[in-house]
Amino acid sequence: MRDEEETSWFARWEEQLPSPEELMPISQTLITPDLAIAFDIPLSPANHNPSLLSLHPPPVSPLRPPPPPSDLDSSDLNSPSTAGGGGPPGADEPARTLKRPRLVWTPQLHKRFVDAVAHLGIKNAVPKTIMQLMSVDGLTRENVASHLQKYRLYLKRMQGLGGSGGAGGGAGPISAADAATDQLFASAPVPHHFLNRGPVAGPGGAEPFLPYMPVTALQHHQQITAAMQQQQQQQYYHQRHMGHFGSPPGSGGFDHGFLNRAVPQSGMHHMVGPAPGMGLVPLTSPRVASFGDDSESAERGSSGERKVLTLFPTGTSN
DNA sequence: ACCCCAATAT
DNA sequence: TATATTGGGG
Repeated sequence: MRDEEETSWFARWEEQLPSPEELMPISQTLITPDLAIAFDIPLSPANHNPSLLSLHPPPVSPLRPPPPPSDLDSSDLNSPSTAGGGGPPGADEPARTLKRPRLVWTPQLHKRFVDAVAHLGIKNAVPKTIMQLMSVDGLTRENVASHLQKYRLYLKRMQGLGGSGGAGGGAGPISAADAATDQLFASAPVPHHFLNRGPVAGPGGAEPFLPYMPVTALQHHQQITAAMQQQQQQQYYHQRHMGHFGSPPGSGGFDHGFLNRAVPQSGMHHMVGPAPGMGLVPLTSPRVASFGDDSESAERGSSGERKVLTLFPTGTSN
């Protein structure tokens, strides 16, 4: 019985995968001409897809991306935290304690996140790995960890419910409370049996695909610089505490052991190499227009310029 | 070192 | 509100 269901979402899932062709241009059009200029990023005109760029970017706002070290303004801000040299082996570049803008999890970015988690399997879906798989330039482990934490809560919440969370896209208004609370999460399909305690230890197989493309090594470096401190490093995992079933005290604690990463699935699938990086662009005022959202921040304070990093909407509302 | 989660801060 | 940061524990 369950198989049918699984096959269902399964098929759907695969269908939704963007083809390499789809992904390719997107990764290139993440940077608008204006931004490219602002950051001195070489951008071939032939490459960008006008349709995706239809929305116009803020006219060269004085965006102050995190760390281009050799950039204007370098007077204030100087708290070399690790002064004195507590620095670990070989790396104590100066003040990179700058605060980067808050990351905005757009549906597209979230989708990527979910895909990564789904593909990894609950087992390996830990912040670092997810981050690596996502290959989003500028994304930090903390970003992912924070999001992951919230995502897990969301999943848990859904378990206790009928879970019609299919984000029916207008069909079934799921609990207003939930919907309102988790717009973002609802915007992407909840992958597999996250909601189900099924290890689904598919013998032999397990998960199919993986959307992000291989090939095409790096094309242009010098992305938006958001990350600088991110490096490629990896490959070693540890067995974490498994079988930790914590049932909430005093409140019908059911043992939904679903996300309890413990699924004894042996072996991992092939990991694809670095995907084409998605770009993060600093956004200063308008929100991503293209999604049903009307929330505003009403930031009329006195000194609240909210600078955020956001993934460019690729237009494909999935 | 990394992970997790709850609480709290912005 | 959404995300970031912190703190306690493994």
